[in-house]
Amino acid sequence: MSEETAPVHRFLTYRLARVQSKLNAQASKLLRAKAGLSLAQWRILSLIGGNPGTRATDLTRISTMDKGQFSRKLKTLVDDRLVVVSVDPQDHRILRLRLSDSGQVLYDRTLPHMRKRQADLKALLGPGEEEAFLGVLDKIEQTLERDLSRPADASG
Amino acid sequence: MSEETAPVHRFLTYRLARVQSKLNAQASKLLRAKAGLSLAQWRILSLIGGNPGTRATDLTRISTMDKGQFSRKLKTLVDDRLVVVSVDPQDHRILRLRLSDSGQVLYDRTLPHMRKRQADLKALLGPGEEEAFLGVLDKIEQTLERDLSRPADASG
DNA sequence: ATAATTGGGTTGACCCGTCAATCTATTTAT
DNA sequence: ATAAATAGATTGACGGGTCAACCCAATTAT
Repeated sequence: MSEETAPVHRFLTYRLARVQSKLNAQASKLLRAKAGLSLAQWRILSLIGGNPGTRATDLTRISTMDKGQFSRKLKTLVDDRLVVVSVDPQDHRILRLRLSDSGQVLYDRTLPHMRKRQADLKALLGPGEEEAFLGVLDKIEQTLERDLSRPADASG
Repeated sequence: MSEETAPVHRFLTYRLARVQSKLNAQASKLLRAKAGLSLAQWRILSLIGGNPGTRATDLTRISTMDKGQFSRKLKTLVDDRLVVVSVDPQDHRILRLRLSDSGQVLYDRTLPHMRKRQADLKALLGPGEEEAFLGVLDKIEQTLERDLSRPADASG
């Protein structure tokens, strides 16, 4: 296995993907242990916890989470009695979302763990390193944002 | 939507996930347009292209790709006659993998596009920025590496 | 008033990623 | 020689993410 065997191997995107998947794994593990929730479930729970009474669409917008996935995972939370859904009396299309009592308890109990996890992550990085890192992410993201709305051509 | 609405929202991991998914989307789009391949298919094709005759296990090790996914996606490449599989005469468990002629053509034609994509990405970043970025990724990854083999407890 | 359009949500389909169970071929220990 | 352990690979199951089609309620245009 020489150095240049697989070109894909050293690619920046590839590295990103790996780190990301490990971060996911860590969060998933933590969430399952502490709250019995999946990552997506937690994300929705925390969105509702932080924005009680907000409608589904707005939450998906805030989180840039997919409508579909949101709908499906929300259902599991409702089935588990962690979230209460009510139809907006004015506009019957709109779902108003709130945590149930047990949902609130779970949220309050879990949030500190997740905050700590983030803090630990930040603590890893030296001063300025986080800024630089986020800056690069921003730069990439903005470029992609433009790029993705254009035809798939990166060739010369 | 105040500042502190959804705590999850500003988390570093979250930002990473978003960038990563956009990078994936871009690569997928490019690959579908240029080669009619999915991302995983391309990864395997390029692994084989760069390491002809190598057995499957080694390629999964190199790429840290999952055995399972590798096996499944490999099958699609074989079905499409892009990859040729032969059983090692010495050890009948081992699969020797090579590109077919058409696979080689596709590989040779697609690789430059993917390299250019990487180059474009790198070009985005200022001097040193890439190093710093990868450095942070490394730091995070190594920490996670240790963490993931330990019990799920981030609490104090 | 009615048709067309838009907005909110749901469902289906597909891809990626990980883990666990299984099957078979080989190797090792007895 | 045979049993147990191990290695290569396949398959199943689940979670996550994205896209597209669809359904229903509300709005807008005619």
